[in-house]
Amino acid sequence: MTEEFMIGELAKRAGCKVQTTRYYEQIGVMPTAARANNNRRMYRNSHLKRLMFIRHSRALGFTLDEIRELLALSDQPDHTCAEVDKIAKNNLENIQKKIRVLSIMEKEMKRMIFQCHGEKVS
Amino acid sequence: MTEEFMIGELAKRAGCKVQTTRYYEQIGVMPTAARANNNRRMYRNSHLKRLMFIRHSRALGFTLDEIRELLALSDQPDHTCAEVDKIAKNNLENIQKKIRVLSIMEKEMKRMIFQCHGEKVS
DNA sequence: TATACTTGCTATAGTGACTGTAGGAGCAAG
DNA sequence: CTTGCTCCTACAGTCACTATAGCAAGTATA
Repeated sequence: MTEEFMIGELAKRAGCKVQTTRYYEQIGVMPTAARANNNRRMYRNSHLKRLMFIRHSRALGFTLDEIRELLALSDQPDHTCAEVDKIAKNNLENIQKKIRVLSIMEKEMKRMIFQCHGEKVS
Repeated sequence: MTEEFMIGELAKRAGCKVQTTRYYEQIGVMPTAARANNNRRMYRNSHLKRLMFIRHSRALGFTLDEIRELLALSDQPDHTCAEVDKIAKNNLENIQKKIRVLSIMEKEMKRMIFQCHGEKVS
């Protein structure tokens, strides 16, 4: 019972636009979808997972090229360990830097909220 | 001794392109810079701080409109507390969501690096 | 001092990642 | 059988840059 669904449902579940999904297929970060008899694209859960990963990554400021690389890590097990290690370490650093900056912003927002309850804005 | 410098130096210190800086002035997220006699834009440290904040925020996936809002929080102390509170709380949630997703990616990268030393890729 | 190099200026075109619209087909409900 | 919804392709528009052209001003070298 591998559930199948159309592009509208896929986009809705991933929280993005139908056109965005088609665009991702066009540029190759999403696979070319299998078509039903009526020429409509059909998807399963694996596609949804991939699309959600792409959307999350985009929201975090990764470019589609960076995402392509991240996806390649899990897509092609025919990478050498050295390659995977290098890419993953690179990405790990990138990710940790983002977390550090966000943590600073988090603190700043908390300060603003706290200060505002104390009746000063500044 | 408020140090002044030109756009090239500003962009270099902020780690972005000269054109990007001019673009930010054009759309109003950076102030219209004071000009020297030779018509060249002059900047000081406050500009650098602002530009770096914009660049960091962009790298974390905030849109320029979101950044405009974040900057407004510190720019205009003539906000009501309720406004500041609402915007800050909204942003805090947004930021914390980003941190959560990045933490998951961080774990995944660490897993890959670890696994790779154990000689399997998958 | 003349020449070349670098950096600045404006204006405009091109790119990456979408987003919207036009024009048409398929299907389900009334 | 028509109204409404979702799908299709193709293409134009938007946001956030990024590159290029063409020119002026400042700096370094012959």
